[in-house]
Amino acid sequence: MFAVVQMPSVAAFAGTGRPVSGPASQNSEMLEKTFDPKSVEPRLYAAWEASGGFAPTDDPAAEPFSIVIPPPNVTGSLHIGHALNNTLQDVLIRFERMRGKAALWLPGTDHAGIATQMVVERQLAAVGNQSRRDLGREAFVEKIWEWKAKSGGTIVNQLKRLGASCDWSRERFTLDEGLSAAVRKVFVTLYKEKLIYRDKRLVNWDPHFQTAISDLEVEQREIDGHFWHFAYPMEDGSGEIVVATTRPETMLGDTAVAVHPSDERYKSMIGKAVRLPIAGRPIPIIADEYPDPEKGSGAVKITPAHDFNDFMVGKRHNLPMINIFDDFARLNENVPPAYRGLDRFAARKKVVEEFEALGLLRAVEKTRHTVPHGDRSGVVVEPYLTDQWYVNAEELAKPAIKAIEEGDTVFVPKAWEKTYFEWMRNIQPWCISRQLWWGHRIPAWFGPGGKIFVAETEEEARRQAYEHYGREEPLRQDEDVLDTWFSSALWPFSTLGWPEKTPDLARFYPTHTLITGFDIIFFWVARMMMQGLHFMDEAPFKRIFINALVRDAEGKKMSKSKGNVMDPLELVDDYGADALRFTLTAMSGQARDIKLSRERIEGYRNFGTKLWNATNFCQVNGAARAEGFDPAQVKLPLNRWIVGETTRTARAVTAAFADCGFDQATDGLYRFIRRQYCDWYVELAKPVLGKPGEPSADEAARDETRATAAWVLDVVLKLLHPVMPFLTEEIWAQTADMGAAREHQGFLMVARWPDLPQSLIDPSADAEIGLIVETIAEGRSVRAELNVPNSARPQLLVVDADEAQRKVLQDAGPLIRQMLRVADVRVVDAPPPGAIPYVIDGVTLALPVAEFIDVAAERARLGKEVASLAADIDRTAKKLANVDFVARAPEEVVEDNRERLADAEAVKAKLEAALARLGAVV
RNA sequence: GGACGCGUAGCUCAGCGGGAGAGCACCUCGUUGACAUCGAGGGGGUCACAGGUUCGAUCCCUGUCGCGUCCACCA
Repeated sequence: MFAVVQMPSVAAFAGTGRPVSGPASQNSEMLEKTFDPKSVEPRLYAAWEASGGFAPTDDPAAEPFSIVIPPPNVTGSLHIGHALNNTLQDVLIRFERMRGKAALWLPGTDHAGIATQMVVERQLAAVGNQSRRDLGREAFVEKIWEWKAKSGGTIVNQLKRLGASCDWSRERFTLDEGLSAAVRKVFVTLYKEKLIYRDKRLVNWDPHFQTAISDLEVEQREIDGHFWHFAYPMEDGSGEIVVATTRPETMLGDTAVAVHPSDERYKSMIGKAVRLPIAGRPIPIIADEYPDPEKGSGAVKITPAHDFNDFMVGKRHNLPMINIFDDFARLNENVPPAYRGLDRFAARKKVVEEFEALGLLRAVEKTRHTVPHGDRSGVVVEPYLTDQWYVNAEELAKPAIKAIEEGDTVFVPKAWEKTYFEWMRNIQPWCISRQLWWGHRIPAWFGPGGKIFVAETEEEARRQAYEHYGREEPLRQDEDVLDTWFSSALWPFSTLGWPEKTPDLARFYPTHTLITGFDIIFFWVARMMMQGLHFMDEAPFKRIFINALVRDAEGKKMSKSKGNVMDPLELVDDYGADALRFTLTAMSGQARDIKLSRERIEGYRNFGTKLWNATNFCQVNGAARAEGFDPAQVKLPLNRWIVGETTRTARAVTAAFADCGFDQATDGLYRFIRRQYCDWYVELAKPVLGKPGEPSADEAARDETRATAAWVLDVVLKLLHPVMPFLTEEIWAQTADMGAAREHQGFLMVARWPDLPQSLIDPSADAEIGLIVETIAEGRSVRAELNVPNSARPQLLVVDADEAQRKVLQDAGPLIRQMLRVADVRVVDAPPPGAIPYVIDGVTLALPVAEFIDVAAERARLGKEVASLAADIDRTAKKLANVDFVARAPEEVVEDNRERLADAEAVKAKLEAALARLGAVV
C-alpha cells in the first residue's frame, strides 16, 4: 500500500531548515480535495525565492539564456497587459531553466519621468494644496524618492503573485547609481561623437507640464472644431486676401501670407503686403510651393513660430519668427496689450470676436479634425520654439535597421519588422530634454557666453571650463532632465553593469529574447536596438517576441475610463495564478488581440483541478516510480501507448516553447492531460490496477502500470510547470515519495526537462489501444443515441474482424466491460437479429439491445448514416471519374480517395444489411 | 491620405491548397470505487461577399464591404 504523503520534503527543498507551513491537514493519505492556491502560492513562492533558484546556475558549462523585463513604471500597478507579458516571460525562463540553461530573468522598474512626477504632484496638491514649485526642486525630488521607497515596490510584489521567477538579487531601477552612470557615459560619448547636439527648433510643447515632449508622446485625437476664414486687407487698399485657420490666436504671430507661385489668382499680389488685423503689422505675401491652390482659398497664413510647416516656410524665406506664447501657452508680450496673459483658448475666442467686429470674418465652417494632445497630460500641445537636446537618430538607426535586415535579430511574428522598418527609415531627430525635475539631470554645464561643457562629472566640466576660459568661471548645470526612454534604451546592458566590464555583462549580453507589446516598438525596442548596437557592437536581443494586446470580452481596449478593466490580482484571488497564467498563455496567439473572459479562466482552473484529482487517483492506486524505470522497456500495450503519447506531447511542447509557440504548447498540454491521460489512460488502467489494497490478477502488469503512471505524471508535471508552476510544484512535493526514484529530489522548478526519443513511440500499441478506444467510444455513442438504459448490460459482439483485432478486443474484455458497460465481449460469426451494428476501422461490432430500443429510432439512425455515406460515395466517385483529377492530382491523393470510396462502400453495405435485418425483426 | 492586421459553430479563437477543429456556452443522460471545479453523448458552420488561378480554394491572387490598429495630416 502506498505510503503516507508528508510535507516535510518541501521544507527540505527550501534548504532553509525552516519548516514550510502547508495546508492544515497534512496527515491525510490523500491530497486535499482541491488545490488551494491561496495557501499554496505564497508559501511556494517564498520557498522558491529562498532557495536561490531564480538566479542563473553558476555552472560555467551552462549556456546563458537571458531576458530583461520591460521595466514597469514604479508608479504602476499590475494590469492585464503586464500579466500577459510577464507570464510569457516567466514561461520561457522557466522552460529554459529546466532545459539546463543559465537562465536569467533580470527585473527592474522604470522611474517614468512624467508619470511619477504627476503622481507625486497630485498627492502634494491633495494633502497640502502645494505645488512642486512651492516646494522647490530639491525638496520635491526628495519627496518622490520618499514616495518610491514607500510605494515603488507595489508592482514588484504583484509580479511575485503571478509567480514571476525573476532574479530579484539583480533587480535594477533606471535611476539607481549604476544606471545613472551609464546614462551619463552614453550622453557624453554621443555628444563627443556629435550624435547628441543642442538645437533651437519647434518642439511639441506640453503646456500642462511645461515641457517638451517627443513626437511619440503626441497622441492625435479627433475632435470637433471650426475653420475660420479671415480677410487680411491689402496694405495698399487694393482689396483683401482670405486665409483660413483652426487656430485663430496664432494669427497674432503671422509673419507672411503664402500663395502658390502658379496660382493665377494671386500672382499679381506676390511681393505686396497685407496689414495684419489686430496686430496692425504689415506682412508680405510670398510665393512658396507649400500652399495647395485646391485647398481653401489657396492662400495660407504663415506662423513660423507655431506651426511645423510654417516653420519650414519661414526658414526658406528668412521670415521673422514671433513667439506669442509663454510656457503655459498664455499669450506673451509680443502681442497687443489686450491679449497679454490670456490663455490661448480665451485669445482664440477674442480674436474671432474682433474679426467679426471688424467685418473681416468671411466664414465659419464646422470641421472634425485631429489635434495633437500630450499622451500624459491630455491637453493640446503647441509647436513651440525652444532650445532642446537632440539625438541624431537617423545615424544610430542605420545599424539597427541592418541588424533586422540581416536577421541578427528576428521579430516574432515577423510581420512587425515592417512596422519597425517603416518608422526607422523615416526617423526624426529625437528630442531628449524634458523640463521636468524627476529624471536623469543632463550632464551639461553652461559657462559665461553660453559655452557648453558636457562631462560625466561636474569636476570634469570645471576642468574643461578652466581650460577654455583660462580661469575659474561660474558654471550652471542644465536644469533639464532626460526623456525617460533615454535610460530605458540602455536597459539590456546598463542593467548588466555596463560601463563596467562585469562578468554578468560578458555572460548575458546580448540577451536572448525580448517579450513586449507592439505599442512600445518605437519608444523602446527601436531605441534599445540603436543604443545596444552603438555601445556594445551587438544587437541586444536575438529574438523580439511581440505579444498581443489584451482587451475585454467586447474587444475594447481596457481603460479605466471605460470601466472595463480586469484586475489580474482579483483574477488570481478568484481562480489562482496558474489558471490565469494558463489562460493568458493559451490565448497569446500572435497577431491578434486577446479578449479575456472569466469563463475561460474558470475552465482552465478546472483543468488544474482535474490534474490534481488524477494525481490523487495515482496515489490511491499506489503509483510509484520504480528504481531504474525505463519507459522503453514497458510491456503492456496500454503502457507502451501512453509512453508514446507522452513522448509525442513532450516533443511537441518542447518545440513549441522553444519557438515562442505558447498557444500551441498549452493546446498540446491540455489535450494530452485531459483527453489522453485522464479520459483514457487512467480509465483503461483501472482494471489493471484493480482495487487498492486487494491482490491483483496480474501483479507484474499492475506494478508496471503503477510505475508507468507515476512516470507519466512526472513528465506531465515538468511539461506543465512553466505555465502552471504552483500547482505542479505542489503536486511534485506532495508526491515526493511516489517519485522516490526520481532523478531529482529538489524543486520541480529546477528539475531536468524531459528529453524523450522518438523511438518510445510504438505504432502497434497505438493501433491496438486506438481500436479499443474507438470500440468503446463508438459503442457509447450508439448506446446514448438509442437511449439504451444505463443499467443495461448487453454483450458486445465482434462480428467482423481480423485475427489480430479479435485478439486485441478479447484481451481487452475486462476493460471494455467496465467502460462500455457490457456483460461480455464475444466473437460471433453473424449477429443475431436485432443487434445494433457499428463499424470502426474495418471492424464490425454489434450490441444486441433490440429489447431496449425504439426500432424506428434505430432505423432512422442507420438511415441517416447510410444517406451521409451515400453522399460521400457519390462525391468521391465523381471526383475519381474526373480524368483531370486522376491525371493531375498527386498519386497519394488519388489513392486516398480510392480508399475512401472503398471504405465508405463497405461500411454502407454493412449498415444496409443491418437495416434489412432490422426490418426483419419488426 | 499611407501602412498593417482581422472577418471560420451562439461566444473566443486554431487551421491556411485535397471533405472544417478546440475551449466556453447550449441540449440529453448519469449517485459506477480520482474528480459534480465531474463523467458520457449530442446539436450547431454556403469558413464576410464577388470574381480569378487550379483537377480541386476556408486556405493563393484581385476587388468590394465591414471591423481594428499604427503612421501622417491642425492653411
